Amino acid sequence: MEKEEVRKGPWTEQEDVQLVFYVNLFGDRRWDFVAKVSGLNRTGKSCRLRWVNYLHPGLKRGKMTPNEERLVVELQSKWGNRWSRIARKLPGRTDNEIKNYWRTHMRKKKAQETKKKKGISSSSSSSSSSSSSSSSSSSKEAEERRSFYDTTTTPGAGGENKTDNLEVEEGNKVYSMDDIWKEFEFSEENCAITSQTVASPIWDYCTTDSLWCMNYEEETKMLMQQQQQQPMGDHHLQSFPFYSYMIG
DNA sequence: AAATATTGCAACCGCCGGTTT
DNA sequence: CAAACCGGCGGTTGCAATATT
Repeated sequence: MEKEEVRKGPWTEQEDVQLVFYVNLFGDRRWDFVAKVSGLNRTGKSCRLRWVNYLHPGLKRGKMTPNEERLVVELQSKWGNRWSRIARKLPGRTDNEIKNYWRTHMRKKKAQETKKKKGISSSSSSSSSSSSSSSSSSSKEAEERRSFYDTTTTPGAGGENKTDNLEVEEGNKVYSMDDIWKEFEFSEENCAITSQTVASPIWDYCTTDSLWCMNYEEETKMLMQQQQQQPMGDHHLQSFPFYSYMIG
């Protein structure tokens, strides 16, 4: 039997749910392990990236505050492009986000300067970032758009994964990712995402030698059974009692 | 209203350093 | 001790959404 090719590209809601589930089972350290065990056909790297930049419950959503923007500018001038280091000073913000912000920021700054050169007397001489801070145009819509697959306000145009239902159903109830995150109840103050790992009750167990010798699937099945007294068939979302597990 | 340009951002890639085998 | 592996980092890209012509 040959290996299926590893999945790439945008994550679907289903993959997200699956990843969240397994990270909460096994913790957010052993990405290769999580990738294999989850049945997601992704690399550990890809899983980590998705988690760190998007799924982590400690993430702040929405626009950077002027204060944060100021901090980014300040720290960048101080440390250069050490994005992850800078991110550590902005709880809830990821290095990727900051990096993206900076690029945008620079682009605007450049544009402004070219304008100036061309003689169009533009605003204050202050080189301070704040001038360009608010990305004024379209801020609201952009904000809404990127607010984490906000299922309640899914834009009609919302191209991309039309095929993927952004909500997950169990029985009559519909859960969005937001709901799921809420249910996890991570304590905010401990959620400095860059420095904190997600605790897993079975993490210690997972790292014992004996367990590593076991077949992933068997191991997972066993753990699942332990957790919820319910055998699980295979690695497909449909067969998981995800929600009962996550919600209580 | 359609065509084209710009922007914003999620995700990939390659490299590097630390850890494990 | 060296080779293999893995995770983290920063740079870059691709594409959908939005703005402009």
